[in-house]
This record gives sequence, structure tokens and C-alpha cells, in this order.
Amino acid sequence: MDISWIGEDVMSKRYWLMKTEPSTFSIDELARLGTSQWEGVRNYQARNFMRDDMRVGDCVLIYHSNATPPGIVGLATVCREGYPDYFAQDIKSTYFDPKSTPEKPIWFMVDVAFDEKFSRLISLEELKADPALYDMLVVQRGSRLSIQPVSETHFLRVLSYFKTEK
DNA sequence: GCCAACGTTGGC
DNA sequence: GCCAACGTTGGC
Repeated sequence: MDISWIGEDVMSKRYWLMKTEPSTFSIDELARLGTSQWEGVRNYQARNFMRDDMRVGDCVLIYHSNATPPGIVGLATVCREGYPDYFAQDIKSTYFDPKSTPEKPIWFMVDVAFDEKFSRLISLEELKADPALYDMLVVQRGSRLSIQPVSETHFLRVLSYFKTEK
């Protein structure tokens, strides 16, 4: 059987970091719901990741921004690939955007499934202090992107914080 | 609450 | 296409 058509985009699992402000939507809320839409992303680069690159099964680090302290709080999995963020058409929604229409949606979202909440938060300060993570996007100065690709190396490094503590 | 960094808008 | 003005993000 010829399986050479199976390209990297099919085979490789990708890793992501998704920011959320816990006062708006926290990992506890995701845990309670089990799965959730990731609506409200209004940045083109982040939109492109959700629309074009995220695949079912991709692993997601959940990050609490605008929190005290900010940091990574747990794990989720992409469970539905990009589709139009219809909150953009809801005039009562804070995510309403009149430029986006059902025929020509501008904004997209994915669904994520809760996996686990870490036994403790890994703070941004800790991430910044880890030489193994010096080039991780989230620790870069002025890093505002709310959905970021994460290398497998960085992802495994973050998980290792817990394996070594047991 | 401050403000640096960044993204978007719109006049030209 | 430039870039100043403005708006937003998010750490502190």
C-alpha cells in the first residue's frame, strides 16, 4: 500500500499554547465544561493558527494571562478544527465584529477538551528562568500572541516539571 | 493603574 | 506604501 501521500500535516502532532484571562475563562471553567469553544480571538496571526494549522489531537498548554501570577496551568487537546467564530455575528456579544458575516467570516475558533489541571501553576517567572525555555515564544519580551505554536522540546520540558517532582 | 510593546486604521 | 495616531495586551 502506498502511504507516501501521508504528509507531515497529517502525521505530526503539534503543540500549542493558548492564553486565557482567568477572570474571563479559567481552566477550572474548562474542567467543569469538559470541552469548550475558544471564541473571541481577534488577532489575525492567532486566527490563522486556528483556521489553518490546528488539528484534532494537538496538545495545548493552557496559560492564564493577566493573572497573579501569570503562568501555565494545565493541559487540553484540540477536539474540533477551525470553524467560523459566530460570536462575531452576535451583536450582543463583546466579540461582535460587523466586518464578519456568515458568508465571509473573518474570525475562526477551535474547540478544546480539558485534559488536566497541573498540581501547581508554572509561573511566567519560572519559565523565564529556565535556560531550556529561553527561546519559547511566551517568555519573549512583548509577546502578545494569544495562540502560540510550541516546539515538542519545549512542550516536553514543561511536562517534565511534574515528572521530576513525583 | 501604569505603560511598553505591539497591532490596526486611515489620511495622504 | 508610509507612518502617525490610536487601541489593545498583558506584565508589573
